[in-house]
Amino acid sequence: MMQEAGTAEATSNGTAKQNGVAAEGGLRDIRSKSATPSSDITAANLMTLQQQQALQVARQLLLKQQHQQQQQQSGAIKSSKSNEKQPALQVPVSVAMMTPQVITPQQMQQILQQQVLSPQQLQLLLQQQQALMLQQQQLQDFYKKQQEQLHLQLLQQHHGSKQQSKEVSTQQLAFQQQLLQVQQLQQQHLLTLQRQGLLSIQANQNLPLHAFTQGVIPAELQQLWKEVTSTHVKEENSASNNGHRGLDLSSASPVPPKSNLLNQHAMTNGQYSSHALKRESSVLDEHTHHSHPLYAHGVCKWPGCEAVFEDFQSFLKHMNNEHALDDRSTAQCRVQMQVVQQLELQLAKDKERLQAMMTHLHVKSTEPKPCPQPLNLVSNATLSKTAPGASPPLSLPQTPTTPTTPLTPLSQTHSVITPTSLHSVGPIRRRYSDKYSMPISPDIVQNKEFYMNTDVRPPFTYASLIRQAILESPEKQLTLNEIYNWFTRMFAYFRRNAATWKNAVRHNLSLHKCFVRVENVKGAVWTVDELEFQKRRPQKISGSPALVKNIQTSLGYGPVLPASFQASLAENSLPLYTTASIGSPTLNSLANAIREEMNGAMDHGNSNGSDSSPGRSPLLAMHHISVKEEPLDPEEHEGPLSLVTANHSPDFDHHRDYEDDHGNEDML
DNA sequence: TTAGGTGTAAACAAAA
DNA sequence: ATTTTGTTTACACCTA
Repeated sequence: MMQEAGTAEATSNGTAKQNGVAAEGGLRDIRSKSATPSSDITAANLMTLQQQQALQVARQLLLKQQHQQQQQQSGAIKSSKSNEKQPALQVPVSVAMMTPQVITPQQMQQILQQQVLSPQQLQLLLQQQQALMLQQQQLQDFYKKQQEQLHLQLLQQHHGSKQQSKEVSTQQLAFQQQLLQVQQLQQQHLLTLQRQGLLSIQANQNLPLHAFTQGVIPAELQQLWKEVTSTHVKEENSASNNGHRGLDLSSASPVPPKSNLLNQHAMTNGQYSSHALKRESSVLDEHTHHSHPLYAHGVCKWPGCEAVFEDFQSFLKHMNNEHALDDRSTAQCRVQMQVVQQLELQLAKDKERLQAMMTHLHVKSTEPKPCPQPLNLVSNATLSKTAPGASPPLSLPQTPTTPTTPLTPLSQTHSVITPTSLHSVGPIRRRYSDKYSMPISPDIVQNKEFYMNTDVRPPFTYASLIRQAILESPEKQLTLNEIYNWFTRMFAYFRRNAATWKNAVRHNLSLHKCFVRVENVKGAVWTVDELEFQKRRPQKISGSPALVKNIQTSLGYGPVLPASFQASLAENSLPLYTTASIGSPTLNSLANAIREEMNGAMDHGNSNGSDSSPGRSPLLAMHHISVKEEPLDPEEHEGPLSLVTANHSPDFDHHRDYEDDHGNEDML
């Protein structure tokens, strides 16, 4: 069966390395270029260029960070590993240049393996960048059109009234103004990213725009803007429905309903982005407190007004005088609203497009079922033997334990940082010492697609994976072969070196008491003894004290979230966000989660068994289904019950559609 | 430093 | 006879 290839591979590898670590490195194949140089440069598409820039930026960041990490930990790194990394280092940039719009799984993997960013984080980052780029592009296109129009008009009526040409040019300038605004927005966005430590590069993508906006004389602009808006308002007023609320910018409906679709289709991305928005807005709010959104660098940011002020007071005065509540201001606000709506629409569209792209590239992206039904969780949690700390229904998987640890740089694991959601899994499967208690954290759920399509080693222990596989099955029991199939189906990584990991699986099954072999009618099947599983030595946040410290600081919005924190956050926050669609995830809840995480991490005292921790591993909050009639496995029954937990981790359910390998499987 | 968890490799045996 | 399934042992790493 599909073992041959794997065996051979393993063998060859085995000779080359002497220990697991090295072996793993060897497994990774760095397929660097699958680049399709033929990135279609459609006519006048600056977008491509901009996207390239965005991608490049992201990659540069990755490379940079990776480099730093390498330096920092070079001592701990095995030479073999670091050597392997070389190729990876060189690839990204060149590839980026070639296929800016298409991120192949391989590229993705490479990037991920550099562990700076998690799949989602990367996606999000790119997505955001792209969205911004698109915004720019859109405006630029618009601007071009205006220019063309202007030329046409000028040609047609070169002796027309001054009035007309002036109007045209004013429009043009107005757009320039808008470009400026978008640019600012973009800068803000970049700033935000930078704050989060996600982007350490210069926001030079903006440069092109500057060219456009340069040379506009503020005073003139202001004047022109006024005229333009006055004319615009007339036309747009009719189209604008909520005109009467002109002053209420917030009324601008953020995203068309369509976005729901988008979210459903791509829960992950959608969610993240919404978080992103949230986060950004919060940042904005922050600013608002300190200064004023319309006041930056001593300049009035009111559309068309670039008045300069020495101090905030005079600015305020100016606001009251020049931009008071009058027809003109109202009209300008409306225009601005239109602009915003337009951009949002475009953004939504592009998000959708991006999602489609991602979906396409990932072959089968299952639409994640939007929301985990809390119901199951609740009931499960209560029943669960882990009951004590049973997790609150909504916070599914909070696993206090740290599953992810980002620290290990090298390993192939990826990490995730979603800028927006902060969630990141930066894990690295450092020796997988991660989570015990938590089987497969939400991380896997969130990154399911990623793991399924990318040859990256999942940051989970074999035991956790095996458990997950078993628990996912309808009967909560699987034959060895079914477990194998689950592995290959769920993780691209396990589609190779079968001999190695299969051996490991068997080894784990035999070794851990938590896996109970049960003789079935059809043969033997394996079940999970949850109690035993939970008994394993609890582990808190893994990582140095320094990490913990970092976590604390990051709570205060430190510049950069330490990986470990992000990792743990991922565990906690993800679930929260996941449920967002149902409930309302709030920053508070996130904060709480963080706090919990920290508490858990800091006081080892209460760690008693993995269960005491508050958020245990409810994800899989197990609900223990009554054991099937006959006691499975009479012998070693220490526990009261050989529980077959039936956690229905909803998230994991959709895998059923993967029939890829022999399907004799449980087909749930 | 030690103990335990984990991954990998490998030897063996029993069952299919 | 070969393959699959299980069990064990050994060893290297890592973390608490």
